[in-house]
Amino acid sequence: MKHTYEYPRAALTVDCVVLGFDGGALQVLLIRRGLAPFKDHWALPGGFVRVEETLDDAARRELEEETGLKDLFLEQLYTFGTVSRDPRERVVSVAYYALTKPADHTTAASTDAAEARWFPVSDIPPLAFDHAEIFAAALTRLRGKLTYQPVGFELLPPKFTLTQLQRLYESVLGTEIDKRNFRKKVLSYDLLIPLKEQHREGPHRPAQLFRFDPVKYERLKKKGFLFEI
Amino acid sequence: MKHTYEYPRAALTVDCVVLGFDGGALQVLLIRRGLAPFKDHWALPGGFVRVEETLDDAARRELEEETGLKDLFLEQLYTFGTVSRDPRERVVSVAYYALTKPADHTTAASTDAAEARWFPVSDIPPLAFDHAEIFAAALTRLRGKLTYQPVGFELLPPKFTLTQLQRLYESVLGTEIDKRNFRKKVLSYDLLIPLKEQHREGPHRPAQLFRFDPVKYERLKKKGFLFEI
DNA sequence: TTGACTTCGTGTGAAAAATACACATTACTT
DNA sequence: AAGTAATGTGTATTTTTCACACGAAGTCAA
Repeated sequence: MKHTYEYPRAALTVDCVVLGFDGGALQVLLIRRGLAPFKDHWALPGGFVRVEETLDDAARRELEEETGLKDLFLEQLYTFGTVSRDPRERVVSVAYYALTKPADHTTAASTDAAEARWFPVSDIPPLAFDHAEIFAAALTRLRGKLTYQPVGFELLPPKFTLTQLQRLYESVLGTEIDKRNFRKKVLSYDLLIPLKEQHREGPHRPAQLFRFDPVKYERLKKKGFLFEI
Repeated sequence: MKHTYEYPRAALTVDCVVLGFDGGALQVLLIRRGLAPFKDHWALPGGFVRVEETLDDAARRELEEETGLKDLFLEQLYTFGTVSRDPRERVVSVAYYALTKPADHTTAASTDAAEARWFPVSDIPPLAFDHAEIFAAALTRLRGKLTYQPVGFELLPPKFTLTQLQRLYESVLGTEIDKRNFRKKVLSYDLLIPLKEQHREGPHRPAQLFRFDPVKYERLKKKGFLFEI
Protein backbone atom coordinates (compact mmCIF):
# COMPACT_ATOMS: atom_id res chain seq x y z
CA MET A 1 0.00 0.00 0.00
CA LYS A 2 1.23 3.46 -0.90
CA HIS A 3 0.99 6.68 1.05
CA THR A 4 0.82 9.98 -0.74
CA TYR A 5 1.27 13.52 0.52
CA GLU A 6 1.10 16.93 -1.07
CA TYR A 7 4.62 17.90 -0.01
CA PRO A 8 7.71 15.69 0.31
CA ARG A 9 8.29 14.41 3.81
CA ALA A 10 11.41 13.48 5.70
CA ALA A 11 11.67 9.98 7.09
CA LEU A 12 11.80 9.88 10.87
CA THR A 13 14.08 7.56 12.81
CA VAL A 14 15.28 7.05 16.35
CA ASP A 15 18.85 6.17 17.29
CA CYS A 16 19.99 5.05 20.72
CA VAL A 17 23.30 5.48 22.45
CA VAL A 18 23.36 2.63 24.94
CA LEU A 19 25.96 3.08 27.65
CA GLY A 20 27.13 0.56 30.19
CA PHE A 21 29.86 0.29 32.79
CA ASP A 22 31.83 -2.88 33.30
CA GLY A 23 33.57 -1.80 36.46
CA GLY A 24 36.55 -0.41 34.68
CA ALA A 25 35.50 1.63 31.67
CA LEU A 26 32.37 3.08 30.15
CA GLN A 27 31.12 1.03 27.21
CA VAL A 28 28.80 1.69 24.29
CA LEU A 29 26.70 -0.86 22.50
CA LEU A 30 27.00 -0.85 18.71
CA ILE A 31 25.50 -3.02 16.02
CA ARG A 32 26.98 -4.00 12.72
CA ARG A 33 24.86 -2.96 9.76
CA GLY A 34 23.74 -5.74 7.48
CA LEU A 35 22.43 -3.51 4.71
CA ALA A 36 23.61 -0.63 2.55
CA PRO A 37 24.36 2.18 3.02
CA PHE A 38 27.31 1.70 5.35
CA LYS A 39 26.94 -2.08 5.07
CA ASP A 40 29.23 -3.82 7.61
CA HIS A 41 29.93 -0.56 9.38
CA TRP A 42 29.24 -0.18 13.07
CA ALA A 43 26.27 1.99 13.97
CA LEU A 44 23.99 2.97 16.81
CA PRO A 45 20.93 0.77 17.22
CA GLY A 46 17.83 2.47 15.85
CA GLY A 47 15.27 2.49 13.11
CA PHE A 48 12.17 4.07 11.65
CA VAL A 49 9.43 5.53 13.80
CA ARG A 50 6.06 4.01 13.02
CA VAL A 51 3.24 6.39 12.44
CA GLU A 52 1.17 5.07 15.35
CA GLU A 53 3.86 4.99 18.07
CA THR A 54 5.43 7.72 20.16
CA LEU A 55 9.11 8.51 19.84
CA ASP A 56 9.88 6.92 23.19
CA ASP A 57 8.02 3.78 22.17
CA ALA A 58 9.94 3.63 18.94
CA ALA A 59 13.24 3.92 20.77
CA ARG A 60 12.33 1.14 23.20
CA ARG A 61 11.02 -1.09 20.43
CA GLU A 62 14.08 -0.71 18.25
CA LEU A 63 16.33 -1.25 21.21
CA GLU A 64 14.66 -4.50 22.10
CA GLU A 65 14.52 -5.68 18.50
CA GLU A 66 18.14 -4.99 17.78
CA THR A 67 19.82 -5.64 21.11
CA GLY A 68 17.35 -7.52 23.30
CA LEU A 69 17.57 -4.81 25.97
CA LYS A 70 14.44 -3.56 27.67
CA ASP A 71 13.31 -1.69 30.75
CA LEU A 72 16.32 0.53 30.87
CA PHE A 73 16.81 4.18 31.66
CA LEU A 74 16.07 6.03 28.42
CA GLU A 75 15.99 9.74 27.74
CA GLN A 76 15.67 11.86 24.65
CA LEU A 77 18.94 13.54 23.74
CA TYR A 78 18.68 15.71 20.66
CA THR A 79 17.18 15.64 17.20
CA PHE A 80 19.59 15.54 14.31
CA GLY A 81 18.30 17.07 11.11
CA THR A 82 21.16 17.86 8.80
CA VAL A 83 19.87 17.60 5.25
CA SER A 84 22.33 15.01 3.94
CA ARG A 85 23.02 12.95 7.02
CA ASP A 86 21.60 9.94 5.18
CA PRO A 87 22.82 9.56 1.59
CA ARG A 88 19.55 7.99 0.42
CA GLU A 89 17.08 10.68 1.30
CA ARG A 90 16.13 13.18 3.96
CA VAL A 91 16.09 11.44 7.31
CA VAL A 92 15.60 13.21 10.61
CA SER A 93 16.68 11.23 13.64
CA VAL A 94 15.57 11.69 17.22
CA ALA A 95 18.49 10.49 19.32
CA TYR A 96 18.11 8.85 22.72
CA TYR A 97 20.61 7.70 25.25
CA ALA A 98 20.13 4.73 27.50
CA LEU A 99 21.94 3.49 30.59
CA THR A 100 22.19 -0.19 31.43
CA LYS A 101 23.13 -2.13 34.50
CA PRO A 102 25.67 -4.92 34.12
CA ALA A 103 22.95 -7.55 34.63
CA ASP A 104 21.36 -6.40 31.38
CA HIS A 105 24.59 -6.83 29.45
CA THR A 106 24.36 -10.57 29.07
CA THR A 107 20.80 -10.27 27.82
CA ALA A 108 22.07 -7.98 25.12
CA ALA A 109 24.84 -10.29 24.05
CA SER A 110 22.56 -13.29 23.76
CA THR A 111 19.89 -11.74 21.56
CA ASP A 112 21.98 -11.49 18.47
CA ALA A 113 19.84 -10.87 15.44
CA ALA A 114 22.37 -8.53 13.92
CA GLU A 115 25.79 -8.54 15.52
CA ALA A 116 25.85 -6.37 18.64
CA ARG A 117 29.00 -5.60 20.62
CA TRP A 118 30.17 -3.46 23.50
CA PHE A 119 33.05 -1.10 22.84
CA PRO A 120 34.93 0.98 25.39
CA VAL A 121 33.98 4.59 24.68
CA SER A 122 37.64 5.54 24.48
CA ASP A 123 38.11 3.22 21.51
CA ILE A 124 35.19 2.97 19.14
CA PRO A 125 35.32 2.07 15.44
CA PRO A 126 34.27 4.52 12.69
CA LEU A 127 30.51 4.86 12.77
CA ALA A 128 27.90 5.03 10.01
CA PHE A 129 26.04 8.25 9.14
CA ASP A 130 26.53 11.04 11.70
CA HIS A 131 26.49 8.55 14.55
CA ALA A 132 29.86 9.67 15.84
CA GLU A 133 28.34 13.08 16.42
CA ILE A 134 25.33 11.60 18.19
CA PHE A 135 27.58 9.46 20.32
CA ALA A 136 29.68 12.46 21.31
CA ALA A 137 26.55 14.37 22.29
CA ALA A 138 25.42 11.47 24.48
CA LEU A 139 28.74 11.30 26.24
CA THR A 140 28.70 15.02 26.91
CA ARG A 141 25.18 14.76 28.23
CA LEU A 142 26.04 11.88 30.54
CA ARG A 143 29.01 13.74 31.95
CA GLY A 144 26.89 16.80 32.58
CA LYS A 145 24.04 14.84 34.04
CA LEU A 146 26.20 12.75 36.30
CA THR A 147 27.35 15.79 38.22
CA TYR A 148 23.95 17.06 39.18
CA GLN A 149 21.57 14.14 39.01
CA PRO A 150 21.90 10.67 40.44
CA VAL A 151 21.92 8.77 37.16
CA GLY A 152 25.08 6.89 38.03
CA PHE A 153 23.02 4.24 39.76
CA GLU A 154 21.47 3.32 36.43
CA LEU A 155 24.88 2.06 35.38
CA LEU A 156 25.55 -0.03 38.47
CA PRO A 157 23.96 -3.23 39.75
CA PRO A 158 21.19 -2.73 42.33
CA LYS A 159 23.68 -3.51 45.10
CA PHE A 160 27.01 -1.79 44.85
CA THR A 161 29.91 -0.63 46.95
CA LEU A 162 31.04 2.94 47.39
CA THR A 163 34.27 2.14 45.64
CA GLN A 164 32.37 0.92 42.58
CA LEU A 165 30.37 4.13 42.57
CA GLN A 166 33.53 6.18 42.85
CA ARG A 167 35.23 4.27 40.02
CA LEU A 168 32.21 4.98 37.86
CA TYR A 169 32.35 8.71 38.51
CA GLU A 170 36.07 8.78 37.96
CA SER A 171 35.94 6.88 34.73
CA VAL A 172 33.03 8.84 33.23
CA LEU A 173 34.29 12.24 34.33
CA GLY A 174 37.93 11.42 33.72
CA THR A 175 39.02 12.77 37.10
CA GLU A 176 40.46 11.39 40.30
CA ILE A 177 38.38 11.86 43.40
CA ASP A 178 39.50 11.68 47.00
CA LYS A 179 37.97 8.63 48.63
CA ARG A 180 37.09 10.20 51.95
CA ASN A 181 35.62 13.33 50.45
CA PHE A 182 33.63 11.33 47.91
CA ARG A 183 32.11 9.06 50.54
CA LYS A 184 31.35 11.94 52.83
CA LYS A 185 29.52 13.74 50.06
CA VAL A 186 27.44 10.93 48.61
CA LEU A 187 26.46 9.70 52.06
CA SER A 188 25.49 13.21 53.15
CA TYR A 189 22.54 13.13 50.74
CA ASP A 190 21.16 10.23 52.69
CA LEU A 191 20.03 8.52 49.48
CA LEU A 192 22.10 5.37 49.85
CA ILE A 193 20.80 2.61 52.04
CA PRO A 194 23.45 0.37 53.60
CA LEU A 195 22.51 -3.29 53.23
CA LYS A 196 23.23 -6.09 55.65
CA GLU A 197 25.35 -7.76 53.01
CA GLN A 198 28.96 -7.26 52.16
CA HIS A 199 30.82 -7.66 48.93
CA ARG A 200 33.63 -10.20 49.28
CA GLU A 201 36.20 -10.43 46.60
CA GLY A 202 39.89 -11.11 46.82
CA PRO A 203 42.18 -11.36 49.80
CA HIS A 204 41.17 -8.20 51.61
CA ARG A 205 38.55 -6.60 53.76
CA PRO A 206 35.03 -6.97 52.31
CA ALA A 207 33.10 -3.87 51.33
CA GLN A 208 29.73 -2.68 52.55
CA LEU A 209 26.98 -2.93 49.93
CA PHE A 210 24.49 -0.12 49.37
CA ARG A 211 21.43 0.42 47.30
CA PHE A 212 20.01 3.67 45.97
CA ASP A 213 16.71 4.92 47.42
CA PRO A 214 14.75 6.30 44.45
CA VAL A 215 11.66 7.03 46.55
CA LYS A 216 13.55 9.37 48.84
CA TYR A 217 15.17 10.95 45.81
CA GLU A 218 11.82 11.73 44.21
CA ARG A 219 10.68 13.37 47.42
CA LEU A 220 13.79 15.50 47.61
CA LYS A 221 13.62 16.40 43.92
CA LYS A 222 10.17 17.88 44.36
CA LYS A 223 11.61 20.25 46.93
CA GLY A 224 14.14 21.45 44.38
CA PHE A 225 17.02 19.26 45.37
CA LEU A 226 20.13 18.79 43.26
CA PHE A 227 22.47 15.84 43.56
CA GLU A 228 25.91 17.28 43.05
CA ILE A 229 29.27 15.55 43.14
CA MET B 1 2.86 17.35 -7.46
CA LYS B 2 2.37 14.34 -5.24
CA HIS B 3 4.87 12.47 -3.11
CA THR B 4 4.44 8.81 -2.40
CA TYR B 5 6.11 6.55 0.13
CA GLU B 6 5.86 2.89 0.99
CA TYR B 7 5.01 3.52 4.64
CA PRO B 8 2.97 6.34 6.14
CA ARG B 9 5.09 9.22 7.39
CA ALA B 10 4.60 11.73 10.16
CA ALA B 11 4.62 15.39 9.25
CA LEU B 12 7.52 17.29 10.79
CA THR B 13 7.17 20.77 12.26
CA VAL B 14 9.17 23.20 14.35
CA ASP B 15 7.70 25.33 17.13
CA CYS B 16 9.48 28.19 18.83
CA VAL B 17 9.13 29.52 22.34
CA VAL B 18 10.30 33.13 22.01
CA LEU B 19 11.12 34.71 25.35
CA GLY B 20 11.81 38.36 26.07
CA PHE B 21 12.26 40.53 29.12
CA ASP B 22 10.70 43.96 29.36
CA GLY B 23 12.53 45.04 32.50
CA GLY B 24 9.85 43.79 34.81
CA ALA B 25 8.63 40.37 33.76
CA LEU B 26 9.56 37.60 31.38
CA GLN B 27 7.36 37.61 28.27
CA VAL B 28 6.53 35.04 25.62
CA LEU B 29 5.60 35.78 22.03
CA LEU B 30 2.43 34.07 20.80
CA ILE B 31 0.56 34.20 17.52
CA ARG B 32 -3.13 33.86 16.95
CA ARG B 33 -4.00 31.03 14.62
CA GLY B 34 -5.94 32.00 11.51
CA LEU B 35 -6.84 28.46 10.46
CA ALA B 36 -8.39 25.34 11.92
CA PRO B 37 -7.68 23.41 14.02
CA PHE B 38 -7.60 25.69 17.03
CA LYS B 39 -8.62 28.64 14.85
CA ASP B 40 -8.37 31.92 16.80
CA HIS B 41 -6.48 30.20 19.60
CA TRP B 42 -3.07 31.43 20.68
CA ALA B 43 -0.14 29.25 19.71
CA LEU B 44 3.63 29.16 19.47
CA PRO B 45 5.04 30.38 16.18
CA GLY B 46 6.13 27.49 13.99
CA GLY B 47 5.37 25.48 10.91
CA PHE B 48 6.36 22.64 8.63
CA VAL B 49 9.95 21.70 8.00
CA ARG B 50 10.79 21.70 4.32
CA VAL B 51 12.55 18.68 2.98
CA GLU B 52 15.62 20.61 1.87
CA GLU B 53 16.26 22.68 5.00
CA THR B 54 17.78 21.79 8.37
CA LEU B 55 15.71 21.96 11.53
CA ASP B 56 17.52 25.08 12.70
CA ASP B 57 16.90 26.73 9.35
CA ALA B 58 13.24 25.85 9.52
CA ALA B 59 12.94 27.36 13.00
CA ARG B 60 14.61 30.59 11.90
CA ARG B 61 12.56 30.82 8.74
CA GLU B 62 9.24 30.28 10.48
CA LEU B 63 10.19 32.74 13.16
CA GLU B 64 10.95 35.43 10.65
CA GLU B 65 7.86 34.69 8.58
CA GLU B 66 5.48 34.74 11.48
CA THR B 67 7.00 37.31 13.80
CA GLY B 68 9.60 39.26 11.82
CA LEU B 69 12.29 38.31 14.32
CA LYS B 70 15.69 37.24 13.11
CA ASP B 71 19.27 36.82 14.30
CA LEU B 72 18.30 35.79 17.78
CA PHE B 73 19.63 33.24 20.20
CA LEU B 74 17.99 29.96 19.21
CA GLU B 75 18.49 26.51 20.62
CA GLN B 76 16.79 23.18 20.18
CA LEU B 77 14.73 22.23 23.20
CA TYR B 78 13.02 18.86 22.81
CA THR B 79 11.09 16.89 20.24
CA PHE B 80 7.45 16.25 20.97
CA GLY B 81 6.07 13.12 19.40
CA THR B 82 2.86 12.13 21.16
CA VAL B 83 0.70 10.34 18.62
CA SER B 84 -2.38 12.54 18.83
CA ARG B 85 -0.88 15.92 19.59
CA ASP B 86 -2.37 17.20 16.34
CA PRO B 87 -5.98 16.13 15.72
CA ARG B 88 -5.54 16.02 11.95
CA GLU B 89 -2.74 13.53 11.59
CA ARG B 90 0.55 12.42 13.09
CA VAL B 91 2.76 15.46 13.52
CA VAL B 92 6.12 15.40 15.27
CA SER B 93 7.37 18.78 16.37
CA VAL B 94 10.94 19.78 17.12
CA ALA B 95 10.66 22.57 19.67
CA TYR B 96 13.12 25.45 19.93
CA TYR B 97 13.44 28.26 22.36
CA ALA B 98 14.67 31.71 21.45
CA LEU B 99 15.78 34.69 23.51
CA THR B 100 15.30 38.24 22.28
CA LYS B 101 16.68 41.56 23.32
CA PRO B 102 14.22 44.42 23.85
CA ALA B 103 15.46 46.12 20.67
CA ASP B 104 14.06 43.21 18.69
CA HIS B 105 10.63 43.51 20.26
CA THR B 106 9.50 46.44 18.15
CA THR B 107 10.58 44.61 15.00
CA ALA B 108 8.32 41.79 16.03
CA ALA B 109 5.35 44.00 16.71
CA SER B 110 5.61 45.75 13.36
CA THR B 111 5.75 42.67 11.14
CA ASP B 112 2.21 41.59 11.70
CA ALA B 113 1.19 39.02 9.14
CA ALA B 114 -0.78 37.01 11.64
CA GLU B 115 -1.46 38.69 14.95
CA ALA B 116 1.53 38.35 17.27
CA ARG B 117 1.56 39.48 20.88
CA TRP B 118 3.76 39.36 23.94
CA PHE B 119 2.28 37.83 27.09
CA PRO B 120 3.81 37.79 30.55
CA VAL B 121 4.76 34.18 31.23
CA SER B 122 2.83 34.27 34.47
CA ASP B 123 -0.39 34.94 32.61
CA ILE B 124 -0.72 33.24 29.24
CA PRO B 125 -3.94 32.29 27.49
CA PRO B 126 -4.87 28.66 26.72
CA LEU B 127 -2.64 27.40 23.94
CA ALA B 128 -3.34 25.26 20.89
CA PHE B 129 -2.13 21.65 20.60
CA ASP B 130 0.37 20.65 23.30
CA HIS B 131 1.97 24.08 23.20
CA ALA B 132 1.42 24.65 26.91
CA GLU B 133 3.65 21.66 27.55
CA ILE B 134 6.29 22.92 25.15
CA PHE B 135 6.17 26.33 26.75
CA ALA B 136 6.60 24.84 30.23
CA ALA B 137 9.61 22.87 29.03
CA ALA B 138 11.18 26.03 27.64
CA LEU B 139 10.70 27.90 30.88
CA THR B 140 12.26 25.08 32.86
CA ARG B 141 15.17 24.99 30.45
CA LEU B 142 15.73 28.73 30.69
CA ARG B 143 15.72 28.63 34.47
CA GLY B 144 18.21 25.81 34.48
CA LYS B 145 20.40 27.38 31.88
CA LEU B 146 20.42 30.79 33.49
CA THR B 147 22.11 29.46 36.58
CA TYR B 148 25.09 27.94 34.89
CA GLN B 149 25.49 29.68 31.56
CA PRO B 150 25.50 33.37 30.74
CA VAL B 151 22.40 33.39 28.56
CA GLY B 152 20.82 36.21 30.50
CA PHE B 153 22.58 38.72 28.30
CA GLU B 154 20.58 37.49 25.34
CA LEU B 155 17.52 38.94 27.03
CA LEU B 156 19.01 42.36 27.79
CA PRO B 157 20.01 45.24 25.53
CA PRO B 158 23.71 45.35 24.59
CA LYS B 159 24.29 47.98 27.26
CA PHE B 160 22.71 47.28 30.60
CA THR B 161 23.07 48.08 34.27
CA LEU B 162 23.77 45.59 37.01
CA THR B 163 20.37 46.28 38.49
CA GLN B 164 18.70 45.34 35.22
CA LEU B 165 20.68 42.11 35.15
CA GLN B 166 19.71 41.36 38.72
CA ARG B 167 16.03 42.05 38.04
CA LEU B 168 16.21 39.62 35.15
CA TYR B 169 17.65 36.86 37.29
CA GLU B 170 15.18 37.52 40.05
CA SER B 171 12.22 37.51 37.77
CA VAL B 172 13.18 34.39 35.82
CA LEU B 173 14.27 32.40 38.85
CA GLY B 174 11.56 33.73 41.09
CA THR B 175 13.96 34.53 43.92
CA GLU B 176 15.28 37.61 45.66
CA ILE B 177 19.00 38.16 45.45
CA ASP B 178 21.14 40.35 47.68
CA LYS B 179 22.43 43.29 45.68
CA ARG B 180 25.96 43.32 47.05
CA ASN B 181 26.47 39.60 46.74
CA PHE B 182 25.04 39.54 43.24
CA ARG B 183 27.32 42.30 42.01
CA LYS B 184 30.35 40.78 43.69
CA LYS B 185 29.67 37.47 41.99
CA VAL B 186 28.91 38.59 38.44
CA LEU B 187 31.84 40.99 38.45
CA SER B 188 34.18 38.32 39.77
CA TYR B 189 33.87 36.44 36.46
CA ASP B 190 35.39 39.44 34.75
CA LEU B 191 33.03 39.03 31.79
CA LEU B 192 31.32 42.40 32.10
CA ILE B 193 33.01 45.42 30.60
CA PRO B 194 32.14 48.74 32.25
CA LEU B 195 31.35 51.37 29.63
CA LYS B 196 32.08 55.07 29.83
CA GLU B 197 28.36 55.77 29.69
CA GLN B 198 25.82 55.88 32.43
CA HIS B 199 22.17 55.11 32.42
CA ARG B 200 20.15 58.15 33.58
CA GLU B 201 16.55 57.75 34.45
CA GLY B 202 14.47 59.39 37.13
CA PRO B 203 15.46 61.62 40.00
CA HIS B 204 18.28 59.56 41.38
CA ARG B 205 21.84 58.57 40.94
CA PRO B 206 22.59 57.27 37.42
CA ALA B 207 23.81 53.70 36.96
CA GLN B 208 26.97 52.43 35.36
CA LEU B 209 26.38 50.68 32.03
CA PHE B 210 28.10 47.41 31.19
CA ARG B 211 28.33 45.15 28.21
CA PHE B 212 28.97 41.40 28.09
CA ASP B 213 32.27 40.19 26.65
CA PRO B 214 31.41 37.10 24.60
CA VAL B 215 34.97 36.69 23.33
CA LYS B 216 36.36 36.31 26.82
CA TYR B 217 33.53 33.96 27.65
CA GLU B 218 34.34 31.67 24.75
CA ARG B 219 37.94 31.53 25.88
CA LEU B 220 36.94 30.64 29.41
CA LYS B 221 34.40 28.08 28.24
CA LYS B 222 37.06 26.14 26.40
CA LYS B 223 38.92 25.77 29.66
CA GLY B 224 35.84 24.23 31.23
CA PHE B 225 34.40 27.29 32.86
CA LEU B 226 30.90 27.49 34.25
CA PHE B 227 29.02 30.70 34.85
CA GLU B 228 27.09 30.17 38.04
CA ILE B 229 24.83 32.54 39.89
C1' DT C 1 49.80 -19.34 63.63
C1' DT C 2 51.97 -15.77 61.94
C1' DG C 3 53.27 -12.37 58.80
C1' DA C 4 52.57 -10.33 54.23
C1' DC C 5 49.38 -8.38 51.30
C1' DT C 6 45.33 -5.81 49.66
C1' DT C 7 41.34 -3.08 49.82
C1' DC C 8 37.98 -0.98 53.13
C1' DG C 9 36.70 2.63 56.11
C1' DT C 10 37.28 6.76 58.78
C1' DG C 11 38.35 12.48 60.92
C1' DT C 12 40.43 16.89 61.24
C1' DG C 13 42.31 21.29 60.11
C1' DA C 14 43.00 24.88 56.53
C1' DA C 15 41.27 27.45 52.66
C1' DA C 16 37.71 29.08 49.88
C1' DA C 17 33.09 30.29 48.99
C1' DA C 18 28.54 31.70 50.31
C1' DT C 19 25.73 34.43 53.05
C1' DA C 20 23.86 38.16 55.90
C1' DC C 21 23.70 42.80 56.55
C1' DA C 22 23.54 49.07 56.45
C1' DC C 23 24.71 53.45 54.96
C1' DA C 24 26.87 57.18 52.23
C1' DT C 25 26.60 58.82 47.25
C1' DT C 26 24.58 61.03 43.28
C1' DA C 27 21.36 62.97 40.62
C1' DC C 28 16.71 65.02 39.92
C1' DT C 29 12.64 67.68 41.62
C1' DT C 30 10.29 71.27 43.88
C1' DA D 1 18.22 74.06 49.90
C1' DA D 2 15.76 70.14 51.28
C1' DG D 3 13.43 65.86 49.92
C1' DT D 4 13.43 61.71 47.28
C1' DA D 5 14.96 57.55 45.02
C1' DA D 6 18.05 54.34 43.25
C1' DT D 7 23.22 53.43 42.99
C1' DG D 8 27.37 51.56 44.89
C1' DT D 9 30.27 49.61 48.34
C1' DG D 10 32.89 46.17 52.83
C1' DT D 11 33.15 43.06 56.58
C1' DA D 12 32.17 39.41 59.72
C1' DT D 13 30.04 34.76 60.05
C1' DT D 14 28.82 30.43 58.40
C1' DT D 15 29.14 26.81 55.24
C1' DT D 16 31.45 24.18 51.95
C1' DT D 17 35.40 22.38 49.82
C1' DC D 18 39.74 20.45 49.86
C1' DA D 19 43.98 18.09 51.33
C1' DC D 20 45.74 14.46 53.72
C1' DA D 21 47.32 9.11 56.61
C1' DC D 22 46.53 5.06 59.04
C1' DG D 23 44.16 1.20 61.49
C1' DA D 24 40.74 -2.61 60.28
C1' DA D 25 39.32 -6.81 58.07
C1' DG D 26 39.95 -10.35 55.26
C1' DT D 27 42.91 -13.99 52.29
C1' DC D 28 46.98 -16.50 51.35
C1' DA D 29 51.25 -18.80 51.94
C1' DA D 30 55.13 -20.20 54.57
